[in-house]
Amino acid sequence: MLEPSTRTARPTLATIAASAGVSVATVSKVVNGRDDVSAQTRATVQALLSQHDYAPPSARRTQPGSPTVEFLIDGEFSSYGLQVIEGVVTAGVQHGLSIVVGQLHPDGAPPGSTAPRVWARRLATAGRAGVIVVTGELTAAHVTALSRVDVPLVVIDPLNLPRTEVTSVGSTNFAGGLTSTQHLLALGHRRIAFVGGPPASSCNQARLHGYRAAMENAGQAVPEGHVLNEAFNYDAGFRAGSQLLSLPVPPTAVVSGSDSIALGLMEAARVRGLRIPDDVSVVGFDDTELAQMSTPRLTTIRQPLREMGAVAVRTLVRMAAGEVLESHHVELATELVVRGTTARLR
Amino acid sequence: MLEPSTRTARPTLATIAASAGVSVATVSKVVNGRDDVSAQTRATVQALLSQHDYAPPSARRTQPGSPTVEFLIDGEFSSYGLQVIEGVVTAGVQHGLSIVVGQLHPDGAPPGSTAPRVWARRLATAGRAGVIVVTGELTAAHVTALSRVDVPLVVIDPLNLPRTEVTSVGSTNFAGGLTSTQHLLALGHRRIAFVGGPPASSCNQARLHGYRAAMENAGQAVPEGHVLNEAFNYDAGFRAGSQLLSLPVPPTAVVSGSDSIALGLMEAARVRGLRIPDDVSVVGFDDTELAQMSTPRLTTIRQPLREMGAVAVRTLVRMAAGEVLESHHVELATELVVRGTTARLR
DNA sequence: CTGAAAGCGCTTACAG
DNA sequence: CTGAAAGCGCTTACAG
Repeated sequence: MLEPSTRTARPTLATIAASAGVSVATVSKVVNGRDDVSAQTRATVQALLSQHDYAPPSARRTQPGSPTVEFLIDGEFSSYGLQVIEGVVTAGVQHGLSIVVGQLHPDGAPPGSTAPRVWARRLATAGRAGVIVVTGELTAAHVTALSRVDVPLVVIDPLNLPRTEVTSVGSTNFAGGLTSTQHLLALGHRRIAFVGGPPASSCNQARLHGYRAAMENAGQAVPEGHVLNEAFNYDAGFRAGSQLLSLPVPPTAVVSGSDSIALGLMEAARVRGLRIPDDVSVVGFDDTELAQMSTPRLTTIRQPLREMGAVAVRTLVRMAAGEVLESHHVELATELVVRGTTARLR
Repeated sequence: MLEPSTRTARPTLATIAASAGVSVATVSKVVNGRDDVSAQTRATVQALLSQHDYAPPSARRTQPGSPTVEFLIDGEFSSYGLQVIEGVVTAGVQHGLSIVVGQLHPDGAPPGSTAPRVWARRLATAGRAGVIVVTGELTAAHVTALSRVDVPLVVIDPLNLPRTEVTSVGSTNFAGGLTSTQHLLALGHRRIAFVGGPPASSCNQARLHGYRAAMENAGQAVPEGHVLNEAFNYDAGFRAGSQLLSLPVPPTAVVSGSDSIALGLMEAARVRGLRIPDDVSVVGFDDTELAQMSTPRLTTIRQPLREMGAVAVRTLVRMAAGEVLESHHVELATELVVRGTTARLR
């Protein structure tokens, strides 16, 4: 209280409106992420809001406990998501963040509550310091709605990359597809099939093209019907396996887009009386818990899932601090882990 | 405070003023603790304020967004924890709760920060509406510290049950051990081994005694060295399997305390050239994702993990609402799921 | 898209 | 003590 003159009063909407030369109503709209504001005006106002460090009354009471990041999974929880959560939670603790886990498209959600604007509003009023989405389908509307309420977003291995620029973390999928195929080629295999996930998924496409590149480099044509893409799960792997192994001349080895697919393939081989790796070699992708516990243990491409989660958290922290990122997309290295499901061609 | 779903509109000063028969200004004064109000009027208004559960705008966002429950896992995340999380998150959404995921004994935690009192204090100041602990080692000190700060606790399948009375959710472990053993007996097996988790774990003990009861009912003595208890994981299963299968007269079937143990057993059998289920039958416990994706698929005892998570959430909500529970422990039913790892004795 | 205007929940100086 | 009235910060339906 010695220098009351230096104590600048908390900025109000009116303060911002005056310096922006717009009405209070317009500033209010920007603060609330409504969309009836021109991009131009929005930008000006948003700049002034952060410059004056404006906080809406609801946010003024500094929230008790640590700031919170929302971690959203799409659909069923899987071993993949589990490892990412583990990385996110561990890194979160180190940064003093609490991690709230939620679902991107929850089952029993009331209709309308998943509309991008409502969704973004909910996250903003819940005071989330940031959002991490894993393997989700995110529309451009989601992304813009979130940026309007000024909540930073990092996406891990999105199923679709919305056209809007999004910060994302992935792994070297192309290199992974390449390496696993080269491993099989080095073991003498020539008839190598590829069973991947959703054809539209960008990480799946990169894996497929890695496979294609390896085959091409080896001067090896991809046989008819040896590339199947459906979904990243066990059942899809089982179906693909059944189909491939019924071919007149079946493949001797298969590159899979995920560990679950690989396990489905293995079961399809087993029910046909084929042995792994003696009759068919299989390589997975991910190196989840599943790969380390299968019989035999799965040769696979390790994605550093925990590290990807940790990088997502660190990136979010930097974004929230207003840092400029060097790149809006980062890929961590994949690595071949040789276990018991691949063998030399007999 | 766990009931954001309450339909009645949030009370305003006007609401209170109307029922008190005074002006809004007077109510405002009472709320703000000004002293120009008669004791009489103050008392009336104060009663109505608390009756209507009035919260001033500044306090409204004290807990930004929905109330939050902390979900704590002990040690590594596993498929088991994954399914429980899924149940907790789904039920949480339905009750308007956010679920924060954390670790009970985080790796890089500063020394002292895990001391029960510090731990409980942290949860209380973070404004957690409740805590759920899964398969953790919880001391009586943890439990009392938490109850002192008035944060309700529900425990799922604790590794140790602290002597203090704790609210817990489990499944019918004894029945599970009994049923899986009876299944093997019905298939003609007599030399049946049991491989469980930590000997001190109460759920493991119940499973073991279920096995013992089934053997006894069948008039079947448990052969020497056929009961091993170490840990609920793959490596322990692998070691136990190696040991059992090296016995002069090895068992023809094994009851396991978890799916991971069963998978370790299967790998131990495979490296010895034994086939499952032809040479050895194996039953798991849990029915996690692992069981559905193994080769062959695992016969196991299903624990309703999602439902257990949901019940934990509902119990917490009831405790927070001050309800008196019928019982401080609830067990949900287990169920035998027959798949491909058990076969008639040859 | 923009903002004037009405309105909401709250606070406070002040007349009675 | 009490409350009418002015005013503050914010939101929103609506006219332009």
